[in-house]
Amino acid sequence: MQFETVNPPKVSDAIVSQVEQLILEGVLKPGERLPPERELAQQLNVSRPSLREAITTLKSRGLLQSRRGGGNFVVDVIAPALTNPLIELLKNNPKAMFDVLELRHALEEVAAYFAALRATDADREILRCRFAALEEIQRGAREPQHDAIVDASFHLAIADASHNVALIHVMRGLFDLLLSNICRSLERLYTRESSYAVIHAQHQAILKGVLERDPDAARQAAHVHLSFVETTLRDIDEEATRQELSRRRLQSLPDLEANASP
Amino acid sequence: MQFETVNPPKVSDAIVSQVEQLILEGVLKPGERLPPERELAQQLNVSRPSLREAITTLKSRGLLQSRRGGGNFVVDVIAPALTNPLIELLKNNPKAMFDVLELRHALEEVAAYFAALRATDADREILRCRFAALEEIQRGAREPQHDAIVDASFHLAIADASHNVALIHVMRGLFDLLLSNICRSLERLYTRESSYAVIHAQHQAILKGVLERDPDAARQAAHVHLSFVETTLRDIDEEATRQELSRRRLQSLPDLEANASP
DNA sequence: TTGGTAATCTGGTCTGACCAATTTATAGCA
DNA sequence: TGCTATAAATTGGTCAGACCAGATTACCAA
Repeated sequence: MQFETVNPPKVSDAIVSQVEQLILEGVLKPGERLPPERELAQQLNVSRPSLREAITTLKSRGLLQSRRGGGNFVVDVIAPALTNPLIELLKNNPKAMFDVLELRHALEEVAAYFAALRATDADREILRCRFAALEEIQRGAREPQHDAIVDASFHLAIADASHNVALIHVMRGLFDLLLSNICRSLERLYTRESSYAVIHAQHQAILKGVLERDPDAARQAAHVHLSFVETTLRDIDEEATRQELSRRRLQSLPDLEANASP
Repeated sequence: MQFETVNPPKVSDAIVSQVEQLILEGVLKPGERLPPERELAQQLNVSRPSLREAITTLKSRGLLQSRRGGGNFVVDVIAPALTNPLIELLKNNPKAMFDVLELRHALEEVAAYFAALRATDADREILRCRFAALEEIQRGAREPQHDAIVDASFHLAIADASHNVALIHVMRGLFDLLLSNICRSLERLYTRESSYAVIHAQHQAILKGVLERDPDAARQAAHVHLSFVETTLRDIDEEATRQELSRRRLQSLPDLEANASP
């Protein structure tokens, strides 16, 4: 009896899917206003709090939008809502981004180390491929989205070559996180043309360490690589923060002037 | 027709980002239960409906999970890699045990390093507590199940003290794995009485490094600790394997006789 | 017609209450 | 003594009713 605490069927969930259905069927058209909450609650035969809970969920899914005193509206364009909430969360937290970098630091060092020790010939072939793809990128136009995947693939290949099941799984689990992390890193690093060549050289150093079966060199190369990325990003971040601050200072001036002159 | 629909600042939005922050900072840890709604609402100085609205949003973002009559829980989002079947797989695979050890090696070194750098006084107090619990164990009877929890708790506390969200989440996601890992390690290590004192001294060295804010010492101590555990376990493993082999040779089954090496 | 104001509508928030599921404590049983 | 079964406390889910502050609408006066 207690094994399956299956369905604590929640009222609001039912409402959510009901309204979703209405939107999908076109009964509720984009931009259209929903009936007032009190009225709609009565129509659906639920209490207003339950309806509001459903509306809250729909709002956070990007399907509805509320205007205080105005009403609830079906949103005009249905945004691609399939983003990892965690990634969204991390995007607004630069501190968390550096946390992920630190974690990568630890994981990739050890991955490089063991990859150098254990990589098979097949692993080495894959690594060369991925590295070639990286070189390809350097020549072509920069598209952070695509470049990030190539970059992440290279690092994942190293993890694979380490032949450590636990490490591989954790790295792959972090892949999404890694992707957005690298993507943003690249976007920022691109603002400094010089750094790209440096990074490429660092990638090459890691590859060299692995291919030559020199674990300590590989680990050291990984260490150098992520240290460079981290410090560079911190620089850029600080710089951006300073610029943001000065911009805010400027914006606040007109405000004061407006108050002074009638 | 306003381009800028201004900000009617909503109470629940503030709560949402506040709770997000708490999760990111590791104050609210994965799997942890939130305070009861009535209590939390009072702490945040808002009404329960507002808090509930915030919770609804967080739930639909996949950050929280509710159990009716149980409580609201922080969901384990960042470490999605270590899901169900994988754990079972790893538990029964001796080779994988060493893989996990290697991973711990990397994670705990960096955790110790940053813990030494960033631990607050509160963190240090917790660490002392956990270490005291470890000493308690040494005196009492050995119960691998319980001892493993205390041991794991000590290592997790170090991760917490590192104040690296990504690291904390991954370590906690690894907790189950860590538990069975440590549990089996302890069982085996106990077969060699002498090693326990050594391990305890190593734990103490890690603690010392963190408390004295010496990151390199802390990392080095973590390195020594896990290296010792690994080599010792490999010794024991080899020994056991040899014994196992000789036993099999003696009681070999008819089917396998053909395969058995002379 | 036009401008402004008041009535009203609507979402946002709050208080307080009850229900149902869970967890925990307790007492009773073997 | 140890374990199970029942009771009590805890906690999320739901509801009712009320008030507030923006937004809308209707209406009236110039």
